[in-house]
Amino acid sequence: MGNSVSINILRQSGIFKVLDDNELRDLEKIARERRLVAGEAIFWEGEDADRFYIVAQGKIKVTKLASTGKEIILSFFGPGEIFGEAAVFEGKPYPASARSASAARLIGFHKDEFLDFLQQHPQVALRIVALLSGRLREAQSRLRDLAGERVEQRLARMLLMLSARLGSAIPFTRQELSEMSGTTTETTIRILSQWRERGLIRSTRGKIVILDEAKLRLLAEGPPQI
Amino acid sequence: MGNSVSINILRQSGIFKVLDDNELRDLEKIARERRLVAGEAIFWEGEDADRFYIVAQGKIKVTKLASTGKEIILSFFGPGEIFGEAAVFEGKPYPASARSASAARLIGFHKDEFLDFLQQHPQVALRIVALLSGRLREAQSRLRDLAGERVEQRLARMLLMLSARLGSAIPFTRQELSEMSGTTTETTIRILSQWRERGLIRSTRGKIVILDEAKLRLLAEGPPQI
DNA sequence: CGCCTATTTGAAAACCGTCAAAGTATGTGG
DNA sequence: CCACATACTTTGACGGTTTTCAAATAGGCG
Repeated sequence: MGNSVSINILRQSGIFKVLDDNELRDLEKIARERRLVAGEAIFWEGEDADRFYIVAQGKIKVTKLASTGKEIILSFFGPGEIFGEAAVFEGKPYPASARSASAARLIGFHKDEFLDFLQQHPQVALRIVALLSGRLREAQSRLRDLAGERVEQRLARMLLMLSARLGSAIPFTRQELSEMSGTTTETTIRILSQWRERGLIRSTRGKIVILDEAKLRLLAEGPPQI
Repeated sequence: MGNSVSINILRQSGIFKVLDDNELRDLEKIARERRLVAGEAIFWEGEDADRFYIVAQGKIKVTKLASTGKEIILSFFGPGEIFGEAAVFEGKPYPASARSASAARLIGFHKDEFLDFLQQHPQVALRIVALLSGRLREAQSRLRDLAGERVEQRLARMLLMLSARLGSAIPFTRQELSEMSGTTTETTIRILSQWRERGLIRSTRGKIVILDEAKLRLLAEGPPQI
């Protein structure tokens, strides 16, 4: 089942960087591969959290539903990134739903098996602590944005954050951007259209390219001072 | 310096429950006590994170500033609770500012000393993983609320969350509630006044008591269906 | 080519923030 | 113990940002 591929993905995943080849082979023994077509459910909010995953290929979307029926995107994950781990380590149900946003390949770890592994490799626990700390930092930054910034600033910050992670070509639709930024598709379109007219961005269906990062950064810092 | 007091606080702090008395005494050796009057700064956003704290007495407010100058309250911490730890474990500057909301007593741990301790007590690392996972869950729940719910729903959810943690008497001003919920003082007052007229809450200066939790829970789930 | 989804635009209204002013508890110092 | 300062609470009016609803256009995939 493509062992060598798995090991390479595990190696680049951040929390397993501290493991040597022997330890990685141990880890691989408890890894299970899973292939998904686009739009397939991985887990649902409220479901018992017995597994977490590392993305080997593709894009995964993690969402929560608001009482209005609005779907909020909490995060996207790409190759090498981990998701579902917090629920597993807290021993509570998944707090959000996950599904593939494209065809994808995942590496899954079962809770009990992984906790055993963790007992024998305490240095991995410290890497997980750092990972979760980073996630928390990002969540708090977004909380600040959602609670204190206007829509235009939120969108500018979201694009800048995405381009820092993914490069200047940002592979998201306006609907996805709006669900990440806590606004509506229409408002997102109106603002991005304006930015395109001003030469800040270029865009095709489902993809946005930042042309003038400096101006976008100014916008992100506050309303344009007349 | 009040050793026995410190040990009792450490014991009730969640992440140190797994330690026996000997280990707690080792931990106490690297603990430093700090006393604060109300409104004193503990650390500032952007400052190098070399310490984290456990609250022994009092109430601590952790905030972030929006570009508009609006102050957003990320969280409040009371006795037994830990704060500042994520930045320390990630090795990055504090992502938010902390100050006392009342007279307070803190127990501080220095980064390097604590990391040494952690090396020798790996089971604590797992407790920290669980703690951070819980924080992340809460942050994501609030992200959903801020991104997808209206102000009235957000306030209802905030009150319910606070009362679940603190009991039905909620010791916060309307300004604090608004800064936690991503709205303004005036809007918070208007909504709480309406709730008071309808008998959902009772309130004195700086304190709110939930009278009808069931109705509040209904409100939190969506706009009142006419 | 046709279907599905993404993008676009417009108009109206709702929600909420902003600004201004006044009233009311709390505690401090004289 | 009272007066005063301070911070919290309250109310009203207004306006702006953003959502909502509706309908049309356009791009990509089978």
